[in-house]
Amino acid sequence: MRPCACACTRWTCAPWARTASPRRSRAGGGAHGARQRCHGTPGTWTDCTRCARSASALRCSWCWCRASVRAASWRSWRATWARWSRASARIATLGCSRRSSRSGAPSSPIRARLTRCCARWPSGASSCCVRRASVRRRCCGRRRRRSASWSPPVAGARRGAESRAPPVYPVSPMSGNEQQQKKGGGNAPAAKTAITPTREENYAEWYQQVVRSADLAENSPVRGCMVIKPWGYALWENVQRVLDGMFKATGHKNAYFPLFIPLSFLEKEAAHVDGFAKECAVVTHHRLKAGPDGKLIPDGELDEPLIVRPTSETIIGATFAKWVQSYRDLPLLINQWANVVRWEMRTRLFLRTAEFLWQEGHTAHATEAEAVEETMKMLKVYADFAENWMAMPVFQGRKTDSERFPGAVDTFCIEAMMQDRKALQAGTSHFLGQNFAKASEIQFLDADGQQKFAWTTSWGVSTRLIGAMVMTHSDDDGLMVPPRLAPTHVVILPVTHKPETAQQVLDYCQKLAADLRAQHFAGRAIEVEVDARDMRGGDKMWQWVKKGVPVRIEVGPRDIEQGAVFMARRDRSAKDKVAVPRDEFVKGAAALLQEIQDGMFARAKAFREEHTKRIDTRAEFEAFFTPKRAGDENQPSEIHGGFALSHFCGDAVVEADVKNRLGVTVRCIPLDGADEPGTCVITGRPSARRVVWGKSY
RNA sequence: CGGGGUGUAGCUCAGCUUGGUAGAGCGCUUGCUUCGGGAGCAAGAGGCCGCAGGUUCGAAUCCUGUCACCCCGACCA
Repeated sequence: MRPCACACTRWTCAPWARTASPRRSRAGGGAHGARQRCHGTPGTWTDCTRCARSASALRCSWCWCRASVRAASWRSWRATWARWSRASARIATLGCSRRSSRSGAPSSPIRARLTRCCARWPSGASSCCVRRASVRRRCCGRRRRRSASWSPPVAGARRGAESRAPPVYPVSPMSGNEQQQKKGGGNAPAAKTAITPTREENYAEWYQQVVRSADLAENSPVRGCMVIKPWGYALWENVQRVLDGMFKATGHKNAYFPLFIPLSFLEKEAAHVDGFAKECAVVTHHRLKAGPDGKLIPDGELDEPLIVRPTSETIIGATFAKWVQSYRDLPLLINQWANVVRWEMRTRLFLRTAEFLWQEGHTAHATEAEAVEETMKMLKVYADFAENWMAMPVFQGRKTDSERFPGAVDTFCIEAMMQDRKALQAGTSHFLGQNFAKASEIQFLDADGQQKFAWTTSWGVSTRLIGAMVMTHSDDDGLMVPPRLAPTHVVILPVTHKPETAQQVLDYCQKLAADLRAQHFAGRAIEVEVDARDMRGGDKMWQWVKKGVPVRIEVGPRDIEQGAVFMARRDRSAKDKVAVPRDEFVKGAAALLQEIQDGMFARAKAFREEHTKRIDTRAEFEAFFTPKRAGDENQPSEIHGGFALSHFCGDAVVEADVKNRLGVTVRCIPLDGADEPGTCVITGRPSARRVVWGKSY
């Protein structure tokens, strides 16, 4: 027995009673807002709910609270608690509701609630049911609380009331990475994958995990910006190297323009303003000073604010205006490698970040035809790069009015299909007409003595390509890098756990690496890394699997004796290893890499073909994009059909309507599509050719 | 901008409803065993519990304020 913890030494009410906290007033039957005197006698101990129940059953009568009312309340609370405990025990066996619902097990009332809740974001149980049951609990809280049958009596009265309520969802044996991965104990996982969840289970989360496991990038302290890690940046460097060569080969020169653009420049082109004004970072000050509390505050306001470039048409236009005097100065073919900032609300590594790296080409031409030709030429360069280097099949096409670049006359793009069958725009090429030339006054004196406005183009690809690569090729064991862009083609893993042979194995590996480096693939020496880190072999191997290195070689004493290497290809199962004679492997390495490259392209293309369908009726079109989940007609499935090749009348209103209802847009009007008269799949109006419809990133 | 949440060890999170010694798993360090494969055992290091006030003998826990972040919607490809 020990002293009561209540405010026994005081005569007045406790402050919290006066504040009429909703929780208190509700729990106590509404009586606690009122001031009451304490009627107890000091030193006597009777029921009081303010005491520490866990420590003692004693209740203090010295408190002002009405013991009888609160005791009754406590009893009902105990009953509720018991119900929750039972519910909790049942939930423990369910695991993630998504799995539960898919498994087709008979539904309980609890499961029904969970399922309904999570299905609130159809595509996004992704954001809902990630990783842990406890995370799910949070998101499900709102809906769960509304289902009256098991609401806590004090629901909503406190911060996080639902998450602290007794039915704590234990971590499901299915939902935790570790549980499933480690030593598959009693619950025998179906197939162990290096990445959890798998693509099928949760595509969005799978993507994040692949990027993380491959050590490509991570989130930074700055919201919406990413840190690109060495492995990810090496990929980007390869993209840069190859593309830069292609640009140079088509006559372009690199230059660099300022990060900051005067606000007035952006205002020059009306459509451009509409497109970018809402996502610009603005610089208004140029120095800092110490504030009164010692913290730094901005000082020295700029006369004219500067924006951080979301794209450089305006400032490059202003520069071109100075550079271009005569038709002899044209064409002007410039490219810049740079970073840009678009203040995005929601971001995903590589796919959409506030700051990203890219390349933007800007050209000025004397005639319209020449500028159009340039636009198409660069589109072809992008398509070539995507297909032959990234092994990513793309549709080349023209954008509809609603998807056109702000300020452009015509926008062309390459569109690729990701493994969730959504479209990703991987590169764009714009014919800008004379819009920006007029805005920036890029004029020249033509051969006929007339002062004319130039015709301009712009085109770009960004670090988004890395995201495209990830989502095109990776599997449930992590990233798979196309060999022609791989920072490392071959990784050699020496088996050195026996000290007596370790040095011999290492020497052998170094010699093997040197021989491989003498071979060439895709215009450079084969890149080899000997990973001699002091780690366990399994961990080490899986790291490289997750990084997507095309070929892994294991070399141990036994291989040395036999003059062989033990080889595994990333495009096959991680366990699928074969012994190959050493010299044969070295000689055939380049061919092997090309074979892997070709195989990846073929696989990606087959996937796209499989999920691209010619559709001619409206009913089929809508069904294609809203497949029903088996067993529940009301729940849209997560994965839709893919790309639909259908006729479209070209009406922007119709397109907007389809976007609102189905989330589907015209990805592009393919260039290589043959003219084929038909009727619009939505309106039935005549149409000249088929377009590519799809859901997009 | 509207709505809903969360801040606890490097990471993922328990603990809070009912105030009383700061917890787990993974990761990290060391040792032994194991190892042609994502190891086992043992020991160890690591925490202004977001910040500031308040209540209390005592606050990670209750109250008030504040900051940051996340999710949904809106916006955007």
